[in-house]
Amino acid sequence: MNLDAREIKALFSQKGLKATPQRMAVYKFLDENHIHPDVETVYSNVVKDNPSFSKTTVYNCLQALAGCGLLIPVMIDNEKIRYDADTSFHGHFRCECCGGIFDFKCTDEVLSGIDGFEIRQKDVYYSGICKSCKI
Amino acid sequence: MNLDAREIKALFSQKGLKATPQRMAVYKFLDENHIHPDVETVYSNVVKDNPSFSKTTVYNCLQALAGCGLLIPVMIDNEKIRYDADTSFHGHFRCECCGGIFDFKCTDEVLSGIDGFEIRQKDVYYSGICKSCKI
DNA sequence: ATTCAAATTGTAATCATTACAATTTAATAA
DNA sequence: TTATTAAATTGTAATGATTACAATTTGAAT
Repeated sequence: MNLDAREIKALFSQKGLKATPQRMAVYKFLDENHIHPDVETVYSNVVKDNPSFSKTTVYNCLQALAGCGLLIPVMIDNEKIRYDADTSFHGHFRCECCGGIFDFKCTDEVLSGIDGFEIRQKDVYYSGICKSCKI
Repeated sequence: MNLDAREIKALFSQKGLKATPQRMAVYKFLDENHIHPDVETVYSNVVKDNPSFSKTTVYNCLQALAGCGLLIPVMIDNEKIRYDADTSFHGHFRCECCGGIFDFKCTDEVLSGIDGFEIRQKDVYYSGICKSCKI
């Protein structure tokens, strides 16, 4: 969290990712802002420091970073895709009222049904009304 | 499960839903086929018995039925939306290889982070490789 | 410095979903 | 049974997030 450029480069190198300025900027933004941003939000932030940034590149970068496990795609309630640099296992709660995404700690346990399956990704999504909106 | 027309009408009446033939057909198909179909699949099946069926109506029906809790929307891996008439709590596993959706039994427990939130819907999505595709 | 596979860019295309307005219909009451 | 009306259905058009693609640029290894 809040990695500097050298650390990010090392991370990319580990994953076999070419360290382009665009990828660095995208990852840096996600790493420093755990706000589960959508593509538009990522784009509008990174383009500020690099006006030639293309939105297609944001899509490409996010896909490359998610593909190697550096980002987790978050898709709740058929909404636009969002990304999270916190790759540890946790749940995501979406407030139907304000649209905010909240992290929560949870456990999960498979009881039956997928014995012999290879689990690569687990996502726990809750939705409802957040504390602030309930008032 | 496998409800007849009278039972489905009663169910709709309970929920305050007008019992149109289109809604009946959509619900009947989902109730009798726990295959997590997408909109296209639902449409192509119900249109067989009612050629005037519009795809917009399928969208409307599915949304109405999900809105009152008779169906659960299933959205994994940024795929097309699917629906499930089994509204009891269970997990959904998507195979990245064959695209199949598999139900599994699971528990889930919130440890912290959303105290005071009103939880209306819980979704547990796993993905990976199913048993058949691993061979 | 050279080379080349890979990444970036901009534009165009895709396609699931939604919006909308005209028509039809289910459910209620007379 | 019929009349009434709010709601549902239908078809077409629009939306908008995401992807495809081809030309250009570039990071990293030699």
